[in-house]
Amino acid sequence: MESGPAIETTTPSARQQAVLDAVLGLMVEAGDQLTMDAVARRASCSKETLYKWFRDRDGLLTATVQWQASRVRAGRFEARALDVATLSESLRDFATTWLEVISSSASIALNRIAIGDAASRKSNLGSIVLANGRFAIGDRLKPLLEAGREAGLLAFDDSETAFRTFFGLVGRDVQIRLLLGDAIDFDAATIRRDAASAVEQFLALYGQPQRQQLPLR
Amino acid sequence: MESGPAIETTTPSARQQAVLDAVLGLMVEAGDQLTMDAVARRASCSKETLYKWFRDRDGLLTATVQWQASRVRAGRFEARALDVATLSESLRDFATTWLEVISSSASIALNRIAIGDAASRKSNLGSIVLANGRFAIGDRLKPLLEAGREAGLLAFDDSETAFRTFFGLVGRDVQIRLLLGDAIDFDAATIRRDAASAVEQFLALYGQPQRQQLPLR
DNA sequence: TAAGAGCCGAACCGTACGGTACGGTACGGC
DNA sequence: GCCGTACCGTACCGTACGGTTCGGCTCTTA
Repeated sequence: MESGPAIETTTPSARQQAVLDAVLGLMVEAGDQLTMDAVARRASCSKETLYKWFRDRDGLLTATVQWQASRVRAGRFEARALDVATLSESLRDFATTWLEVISSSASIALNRIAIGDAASRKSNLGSIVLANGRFAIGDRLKPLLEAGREAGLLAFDDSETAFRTFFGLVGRDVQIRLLLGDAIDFDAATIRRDAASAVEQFLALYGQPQRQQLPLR
Repeated sequence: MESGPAIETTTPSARQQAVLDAVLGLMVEAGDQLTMDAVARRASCSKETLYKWFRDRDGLLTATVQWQASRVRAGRFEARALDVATLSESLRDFATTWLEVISSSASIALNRIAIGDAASRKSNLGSIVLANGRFAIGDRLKPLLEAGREAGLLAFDDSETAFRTFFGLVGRDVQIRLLLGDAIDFDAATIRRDAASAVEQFLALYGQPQRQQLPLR
């Protein structure tokens, strides 16, 4: 279960995407009763079609996870002239996006399903979610961190460790609380504020003092 | 869903405790097939007894969660003379204990059940787990943080915020990865090392410089 | 317009599981 | 010795759900 590239598969047809969206909608609204009957009813298709297209329930869930993952891909980092302002700006973007993702009802529902699935070792939704979530963002963020180190803005030995610290500072207790059903009000303003302070803390830990630059804040 | 004191209930009889331990064992070994039949078989009791004692499946799960929580209570903080050494020592203890808990197979199984349960709004295992996990440790740690501030060792406005940072630095991506089935090898040495570096980072962020004390590290 | 593919809707099957009922046994009080 | 209580083991019931089958509709292609 190493990082690895996000799993790539044949993109589903438009009709199939509609079905997968129905699954997502159902997950969000009623995470339990996610039955094949309910999916068929909601997507206005027959169960036969579901089984033909996705083999079985597991295949449907897997396809749904990958479908959702495929649309979360956002804001890959572009290497460019890096100063401390653009670096922390980029970090803030990452943190904001990440918090928005993990607090979205789709992500919560998906992670719940995958975690429930990880209990029974039948399928591997868990690893798919991990690959497209935690590890995908790690793969996207680490180049930025290393560019920051290259530019003398950051100091760390291991980018993986640095990333995990960043992950912790940003996520804190949010994900576990949401997964367990705690109703945090997590509006856009809060997210932006939390992201900014996480980045500030991260830079306090890993930032390299800029000598010729002017004083503290 | 506020912090609140850990829920207290009548302690189960010895025989009932044996049943609850059977549930825990079953959760750990085969988190899925946690059926009433399996519990009865494993505990060598009849289903009728299970239903008499615990009302229904939810009651059994709830009792199990509380039973497990009741034995995790450990190392409450004792107010005493506080210098930077004893403070960071205590923080390391907290962090170590916490990492041990969340990486234990019992905790993983329990959280998986509670998360799966939080999806269907039928029961409130999620809030019970939260109250006895994340919030219980918060309630135990905050007095220590405030004592540290009192002693001039720490600087923060809101102990809740400070705690959440601590929580993130310690936990990082560990819990979500374990819940999703990632097989991290998380032995005692790793835990101790991770706990120590988390505390070091926390003190770097919230520690108050000690004037009369001698130099950097 | 005939043949066929693709799909919908509904009926159906087998099984697993939550919950109940009941017969049988051990034990403590009278 | 007899009764009540508590419990075990097992059979049983109802239902929910994954998966299959089938009749019929629509649309394409020739």
